[in-house]
Amino acid sequence: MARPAADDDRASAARTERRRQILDAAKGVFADAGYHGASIGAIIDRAAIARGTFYLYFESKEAVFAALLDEAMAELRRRVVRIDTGGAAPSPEAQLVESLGRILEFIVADRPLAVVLLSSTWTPDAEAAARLQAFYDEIRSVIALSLQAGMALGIVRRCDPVPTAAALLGLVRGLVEHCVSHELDQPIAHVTRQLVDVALRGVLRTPSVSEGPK
Amino acid sequence: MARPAADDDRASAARTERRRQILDAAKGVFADAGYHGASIGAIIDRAAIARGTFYLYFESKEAVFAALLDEAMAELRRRVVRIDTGGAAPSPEAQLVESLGRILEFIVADRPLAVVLLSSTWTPDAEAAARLQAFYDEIRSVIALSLQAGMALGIVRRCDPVPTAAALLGLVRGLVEHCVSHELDQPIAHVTRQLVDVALRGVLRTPSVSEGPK
Amino acid sequence: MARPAADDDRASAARTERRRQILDAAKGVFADAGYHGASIGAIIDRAAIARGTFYLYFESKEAVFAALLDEAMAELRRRVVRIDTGGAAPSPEAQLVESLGRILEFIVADRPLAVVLLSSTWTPDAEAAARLQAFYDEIRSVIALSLQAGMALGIVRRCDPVPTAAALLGLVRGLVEHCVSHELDQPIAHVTRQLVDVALRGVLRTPSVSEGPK
Amino acid sequence: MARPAADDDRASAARTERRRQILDAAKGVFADAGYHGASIGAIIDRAAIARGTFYLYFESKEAVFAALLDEAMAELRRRVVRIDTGGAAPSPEAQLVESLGRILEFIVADRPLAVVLLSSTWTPDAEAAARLQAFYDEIRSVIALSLQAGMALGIVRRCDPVPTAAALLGLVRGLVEHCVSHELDQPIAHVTRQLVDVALRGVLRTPSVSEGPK
DNA sequence: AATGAATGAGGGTTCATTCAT
DNA sequence: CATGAATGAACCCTCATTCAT
Repeated sequence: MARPAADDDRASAARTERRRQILDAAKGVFADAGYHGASIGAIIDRAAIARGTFYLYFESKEAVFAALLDEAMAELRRRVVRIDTGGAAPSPEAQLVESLGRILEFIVADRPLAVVLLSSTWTPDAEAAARLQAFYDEIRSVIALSLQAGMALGIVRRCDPVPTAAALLGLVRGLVEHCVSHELDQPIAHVTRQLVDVALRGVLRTPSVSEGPK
Repeated sequence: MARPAADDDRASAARTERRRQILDAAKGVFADAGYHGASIGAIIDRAAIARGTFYLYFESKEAVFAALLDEAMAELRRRVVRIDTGGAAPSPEAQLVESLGRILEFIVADRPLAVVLLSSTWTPDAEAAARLQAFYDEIRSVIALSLQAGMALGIVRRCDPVPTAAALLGLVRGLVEHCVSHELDQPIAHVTRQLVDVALRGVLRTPSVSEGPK
Repeated sequence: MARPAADDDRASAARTERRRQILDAAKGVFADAGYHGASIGAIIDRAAIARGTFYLYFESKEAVFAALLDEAMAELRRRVVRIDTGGAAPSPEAQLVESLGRILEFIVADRPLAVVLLSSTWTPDAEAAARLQAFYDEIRSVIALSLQAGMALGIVRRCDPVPTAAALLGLVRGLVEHCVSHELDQPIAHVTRQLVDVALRGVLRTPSVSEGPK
Repeated sequence: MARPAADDDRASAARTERRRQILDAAKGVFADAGYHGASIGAIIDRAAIARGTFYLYFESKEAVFAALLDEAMAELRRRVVRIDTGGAAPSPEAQLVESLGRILEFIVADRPLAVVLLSSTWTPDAEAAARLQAFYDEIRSVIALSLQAGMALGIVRRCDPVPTAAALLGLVRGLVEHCVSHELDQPIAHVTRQLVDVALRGVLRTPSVSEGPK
């Protein structure tokens, strides 16, 4: 109240930092143990804070988890870019490769986060699960829209965009899982290349010509 | 001693049935709540049995979970068939479509089971996670080998089989997840078709010529 | 009712045998695990009978335990004999040595029983504990009376018979414990000799003469 | 950080006091019910604390029990003194009487503790039983060594020190049991006197001459 | 008489959350 | 703000006992 603004700022900065510290600790613990397996005890140990302090920054265990997801989704959204089909832009495929590369890099660089993102779709804490579901739905719908746009432009072959989008999302997640669980000996760029190749061209050598309407 | 064999059979049948009853209840609970979130209390409530009865049939919570996985994996293995490339066999693609169709059908028909299979890769319960990991590893390696065989036969284009296999597995799981979480309004056959199309041919319309130096 | 006596006898004999079988199993289990640690499960496993059968022969866990103690106490009572101070009898000391020898032999030969007898004074199952307490009280009082008789006869030095009896009983139990817990490498006779020596003469070399009234 | 040392002290003192409170409650419960029969529920009821609080102070049921034993053994060790045979010291017998008196006093003053010490040699809880066994073994071996020293000095008659030590320890325990289970109407000093008399001189009046061939 | 599946109370332990300091 | 002792509901599991066959 009677406090100068500078103090407020400093206090606020300290507060933000503390929050970070807790979020990071929580991320690690959730990655190691899953939502239910994670315990506040483990989180505060890792964050080296007192039990009560945790509750000064987060309302509950679920709240940290939600905050963690929100953060990750924000970052991912930042990295998902719509493909620019304007004439001057690089080829759509090149854009896709680059965009996916950025995303994979981000995820793979933060292993705990990747684990959280991969694991928790089905952890059922109403709130948290719904949040993650929504996130993935959002991504799926972006993909589906892109597919439709591509079809309209004649770049993408005719397909049912909804299940196809689901498949493509799974494809990415499959690769993330691969990168995260096996010590990644190959450069991300290589993996991304494989990913895009499958997504765009599939695995067949001779593109079958009989694509006729089913 | 003085008991006729028929009694033994009947008793054994009853036992098997009880086991089923518990397994089904457990499957539902695991699907609803995840491994950690699942409680024996919930399982026995759903199975309408007493606490102790549960432990007559399973040693522990982990044991039911393992049994559940084993069952599912056995069933899945039964449905995964290697593609027959012999001359008289149906076209490899047709076989693939059919095999995948069988698998998806099985999984989608048993929503709780699907949830369990999708959710628990990352649950850190040593035994259980390892089991499921091993199962998926097995599948990935089957896929990778198939890809290599396909390359040798000139059917499959050149690619790095390991990450590609990971991507393809993810693709399937992505579709399963889609089918399971959204009320499935399309016939399985349609979804399978989309899946195989993406896997084999990707989403591009005109097979791009610029397959650039790898 | 309409059954001939011979059948009854045969049945009864079988019944007694079954009872024995259970008692023996129970003795072993109680010795291994203590009263509370012993489980009906362990007993019926050892006796190789069905769960329900146990309850056909004993009302409860406590009941077997009580039966076990009763048996042991009966046998011990049989072996405790009053020292005969009649002229024609062997020297009292010789009688004592022999009597104690008999008792130690019996106990040490049945290790589980010894363990039960040694352990359970303080296991508090009202009934059982009281029973054992009463048993030991009985022994103590036999000893105390013997001491008084000995004092009257001038054989035993003046002492307070009650605590002295308690001490002597402890002395015997101490040796039993020793024999039971350490693999007994010495003949019972030797141990008995040591026991009687201490009890009768103590450990001092020169019997102090200053025994004067305290 | 901003907390004065006095606070730490106060907190630590409070902690110690709570611990005491739990230990005392536990001691009572163990005495009443034995190790297996004791329940955490009973302990926390008696200590008037919440379930979780117990586990803030002790890792497990076994841990409280161990702490209890350690405490008792430490106190007992403190009261057991080696007999000083130096010229200026009081007579060995007087020292023995005094030392034993101190021990009995301590034990008898804390009935629950006595019960715990007496009861649990045979409770099969690995850790706890082993601990107590080791404690008694230690005492037995001190006694045995004392006997040997006494023999060397010509104070103690020839005997086998190991079983004799076991007998003497039993003798003390027998008396402790007596004091604890019967309302002690006699002064400790009297009882101690009886104990030492038996131990040193046995119960015979005329030191028998017929120490027959061993 | 014998069986063993079923029961459910109760045991030990964990952990999210609160609150006085 | 920060602390950590205290709480008690909830969890997994065991086991004495019953009862239909």
